[in-house]
Amino acid sequence: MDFKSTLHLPDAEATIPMKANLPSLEPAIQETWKKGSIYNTIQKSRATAPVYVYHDGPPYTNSPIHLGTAMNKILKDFCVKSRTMMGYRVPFVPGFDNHGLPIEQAVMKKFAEKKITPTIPELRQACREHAAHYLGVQTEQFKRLGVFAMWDLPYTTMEFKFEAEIVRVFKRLSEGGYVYKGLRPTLWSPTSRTALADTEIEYHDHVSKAIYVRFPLLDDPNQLFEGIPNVFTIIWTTTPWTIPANLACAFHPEFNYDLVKVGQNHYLVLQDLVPKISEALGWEDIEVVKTMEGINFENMTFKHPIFDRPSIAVMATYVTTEDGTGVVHTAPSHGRDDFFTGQAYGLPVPNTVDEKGVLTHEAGEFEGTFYKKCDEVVVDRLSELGMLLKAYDYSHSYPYAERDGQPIIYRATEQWFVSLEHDDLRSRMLASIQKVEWHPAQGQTRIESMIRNRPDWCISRQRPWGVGIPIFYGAKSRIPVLDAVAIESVAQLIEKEGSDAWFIKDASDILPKGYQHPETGETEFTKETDVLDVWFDSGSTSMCVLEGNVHAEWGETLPADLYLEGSDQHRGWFNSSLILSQAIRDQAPYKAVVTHGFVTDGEGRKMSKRLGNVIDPVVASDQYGADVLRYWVAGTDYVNDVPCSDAILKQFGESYRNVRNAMRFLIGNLKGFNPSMAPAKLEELDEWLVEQVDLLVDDCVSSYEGFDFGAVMTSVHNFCRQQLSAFYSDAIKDFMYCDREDSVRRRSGQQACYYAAKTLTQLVAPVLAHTAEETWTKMHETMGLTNESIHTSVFARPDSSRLQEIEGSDIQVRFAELQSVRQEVNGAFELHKGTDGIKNSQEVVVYITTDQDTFDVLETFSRADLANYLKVSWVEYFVGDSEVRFERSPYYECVRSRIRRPDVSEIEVDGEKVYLSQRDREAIGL
RNA sequence: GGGCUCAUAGCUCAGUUGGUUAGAGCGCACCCCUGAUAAGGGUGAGGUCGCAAGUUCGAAUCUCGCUGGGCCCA
Repeated sequence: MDFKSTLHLPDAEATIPMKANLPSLEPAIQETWKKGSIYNTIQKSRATAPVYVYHDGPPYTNSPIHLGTAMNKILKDFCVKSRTMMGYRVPFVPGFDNHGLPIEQAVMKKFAEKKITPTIPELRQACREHAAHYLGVQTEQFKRLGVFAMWDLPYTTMEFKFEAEIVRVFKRLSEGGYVYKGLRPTLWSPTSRTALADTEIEYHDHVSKAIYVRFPLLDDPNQLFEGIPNVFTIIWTTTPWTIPANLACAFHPEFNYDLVKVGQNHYLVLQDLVPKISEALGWEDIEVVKTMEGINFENMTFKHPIFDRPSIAVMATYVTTEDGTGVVHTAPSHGRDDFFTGQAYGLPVPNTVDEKGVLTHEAGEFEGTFYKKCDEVVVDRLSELGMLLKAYDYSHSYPYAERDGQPIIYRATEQWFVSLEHDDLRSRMLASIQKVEWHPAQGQTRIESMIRNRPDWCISRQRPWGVGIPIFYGAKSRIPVLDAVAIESVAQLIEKEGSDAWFIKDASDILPKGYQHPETGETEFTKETDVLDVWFDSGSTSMCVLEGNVHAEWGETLPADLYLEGSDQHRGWFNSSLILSQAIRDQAPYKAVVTHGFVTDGEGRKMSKRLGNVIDPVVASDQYGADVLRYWVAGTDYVNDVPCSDAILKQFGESYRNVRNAMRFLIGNLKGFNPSMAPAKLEELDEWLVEQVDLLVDDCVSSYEGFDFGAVMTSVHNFCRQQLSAFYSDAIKDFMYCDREDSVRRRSGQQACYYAAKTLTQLVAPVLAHTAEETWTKMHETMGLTNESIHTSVFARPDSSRLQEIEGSDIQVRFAELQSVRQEVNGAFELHKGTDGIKNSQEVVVYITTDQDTFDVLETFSRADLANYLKVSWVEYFVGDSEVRFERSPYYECVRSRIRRPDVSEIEVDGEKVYLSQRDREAIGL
């Protein structure tokens, strides 16, 4: 007789295939999601559920996504999917950031290759097309990763209605009185008379006129140098033409400064630099009169070396001990450091150089001189006044404009700012930060110090690709109009025709008929030509998207429950979003912020083309599967640097297979089962598993709540390996295969397998989105049922009374003890193996001598079950000094079930003598 | 140079308030199974917890310094 055919072996057809073949499986699953419009289906399934709003930070659409972008979006997807499975409705509107310099530069490069100089509208059109192209590319890439979102209606910052809403955010901001115009140093090309971006600069060797200049002490409020005559400090600079704009001398607060006596004069310079200065200035007999830390000089003033005005002592940490004198010439109009230091001390920003590089009337006697020429003039004048200590040619690297190869300068230009002091905005933000939940907690320290120390926000850019700043100027007065009516007229124009229209149309075509300047009554206007900083665009998204002003589908849902971005966004998006939301709505736009680190290679080094260590997320998905990539994201601690390499992905591929096969086995046992059947009274082994599963659910759902996806996957993986593969799945084989198909024992086992399979699939679904869908579908198919997407289902989290019931339940305690006995038996058998030709534990009877407690526990199991659990032929146990030993089993092996037990005996079947156990005879009706 | 931060087996991670021989999984080695089979099981090797000093009866855990990464700024 063919006994094997009477067994109920797992049916490969009834379960998922062992080999996932994710690269081809995933696109197929994604196709079914697309057909069933998964996003909408999920939203509908949660129509009445509480809402959890996750607001997407927009990636920049100038290239395909890289691994970091992928990780970011996958993490967001984990949040969205897991929160959805907790029963929330989690609307997710994906965003794209479209304006700004990188796209403009990419486009300009293409024009340059064709030797075309585009008009502004042509350039903007090309930028729009470029952004639209990558918007499409990125969308497809995100879909390939299995990310669910409202892909049919994303927010894009260049969409007309969105641009209009950005203008309205500006309107609300200016209505609140936060917007002002001021001067600020900008990288400037005097030859092409334009502002330049950092990326348009290249450095070349350059010979400058370097000078040492002395500044006489003017006021010494703390009388540090009382009674000492002829006190000066000395600065060193390579830009003599900026001396007319000097307003301060910067000292390092923590460094030591010496007051050195040279002849009749006393000079205050950095102690460490005294030797260098002495050499440069030819000092011989010097005497250190006094030494003190820079901090002491705060409030001291010196006299400007040319003009009759003070130059105040200020503190700055960028003062170095390398060059110069340790005292830094500070001209707020001509350097960023200088400007910020000046802001901190409330210094003005004199407009000493015009757009052609010629000094203005604010430069006094130097008015009308070109800046380069001015070097000489200033040197001569200083020399004449006896303030010049030395002048010489100095070769160093100096910024040049990429476009015309000419040297550039910093000059003060008019810019638009958002004031952080108006209405106590800064302190209101600091208060809001306290109320936000920051994951990890350090994020709070980081943003706090940035908000506390950042200067006013300069929101204007002298660029073509952006949303024009909606400001009109009186044609004659040049006085700007910060009037809601005027700005709204711009918003309405842009809503209809896009922000291009702002650049094309005349002011008179935009403003309402007969509009008068609120301050001057003028009726003729010109327009601002600057655009908004792109951080203004993205900083506006909380309002543009979550107030639902652009598309009602996006809903009124401020503040968002969650923002999740890389830690660089403390300075970027978290910052700009907070400023605008606090100023306009007087609240932070987010309740919780999760930040993640950056992807590195396997060695912890940044990925770069140069190092050849770049992993492309789409290539990796097509090679290993998006689920493996997603497993990697979950399995790595995203708070710190996130290492990735082929070896690492392979490793997660292994873990993936472990989980997959564990689930595969469970489902393979479900044939003939249906969850609507009357529930069987579970056998204790099955009850044990169900309780273990419930503990796992609780553990994993709390981990999901805490954004700890690594803990979820570690728990699930360990569960699959230890509880399932190593124990439960092995233990049920005997009766699942050999008992009668419709036996109570099998039914109990199936019920447990179903529960475990269903639950595991759900737990894993936010991470292994495709595999879970595959498993879910297959499982229902095997049971002859139809199903909704797993992503509409809800975690079955046990309540606290159920958890209490499980903790310390009789079954859990007994099985825990069993596990430790199992470990001892396994260890002992490993040593016994080989003696007497024994290879396999099924060949032996184990004799366990143990203490009374363990004995009592063992006694609660049947011998047959114990033998099954311990993978041996039979078990004998005694009380006494701990010992485990083995003897060859005296029992016959059942030809059908391969067990060797006392009840196996000879029987004649079809004229053939075979050994069969009692159970097996019953199972096949003998 | 400044702010924030990280460093535990080859790899990915756990290690509660400082307290017995530092844990898990993957990988690796050897063995078993061949009725989960391009699967499954068992056992084992592998760490001076980045380095150095200090506090303490006792430190992977606390302090300081150093080295090397990462983000932001300069």
